[in-house]
Amino acid sequence: MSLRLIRDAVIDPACPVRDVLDRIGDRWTVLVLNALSTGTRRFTELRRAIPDISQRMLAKTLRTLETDGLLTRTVFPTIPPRVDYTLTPLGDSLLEPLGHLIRWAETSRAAIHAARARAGQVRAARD
Amino acid sequence: MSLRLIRDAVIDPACPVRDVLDRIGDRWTVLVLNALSTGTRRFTELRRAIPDISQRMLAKTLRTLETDGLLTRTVFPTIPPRVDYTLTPLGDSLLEPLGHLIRWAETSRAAIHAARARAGQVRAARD
DNA sequence: CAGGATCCCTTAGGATACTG
DNA sequence: CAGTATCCTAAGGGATCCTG
Repeated sequence: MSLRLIRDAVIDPACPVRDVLDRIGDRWTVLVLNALSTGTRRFTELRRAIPDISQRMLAKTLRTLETDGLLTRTVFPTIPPRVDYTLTPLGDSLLEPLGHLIRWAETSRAAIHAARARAGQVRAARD
Repeated sequence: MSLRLIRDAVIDPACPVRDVLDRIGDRWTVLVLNALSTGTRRFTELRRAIPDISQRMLAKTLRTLETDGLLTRTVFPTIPPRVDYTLTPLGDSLLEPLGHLIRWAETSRAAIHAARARAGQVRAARD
């Protein structure tokens, strides 16, 4: 038993944690944070780094991250325009706990897939 | 800069991490895991522990967690029926990295809300 | 008690086209 | 280049009713 690490945090009626976790729970935020983990990137660089993101979702995700203060957006008034995205210290500080979670996912992947396969077997045998 | 903790993991085309993170990224999984962090619980106990979850979503979330091998479901063939849910060692092992993330959310909450308020100010001033 | 089945609405998100 | 606007579909998820 893991010492109820998260107990009181989540049950709270106002749920101070959920509005934060809801953000990183979407499909792209983690990937964008990751792509920015090595430093400043431009819009198109991010699109190349995350091949299957649509330009719409990339733009939306970046706006949200900017609004939440996790990255800064720097516009250069040149032609053609150029926009740089950089993690703030706050955004950067998220990479560490996120790394814990991702490493768990990597090491647990095999076990999870095995469990899914077992569940599939059971279902197949029953039907 | 946080040492590119998550880099290679996420960019992978087959994205071994996303199918795992997609699960915990939903609205209820984290809350259910938390409610089970202190030990075995029954269906109704979980509903009480997470007041605003619908029975449908609780059932669905529990099924998914069972399929993924994060918890076990034990049915007692009594009348009325009774079903116990317990985290597996795998499920329990998720509580630790999750705790890191939740503590980050708690400590960062003020900064994020301040950033959102600032963004709101900017928008209000512009319009 | 512990759900399954059904209905319905809202949101996430892709595709495409257009612009400063 | 870096987006915004529009349209559209699929999935998430609530409410309600039914049952072994």
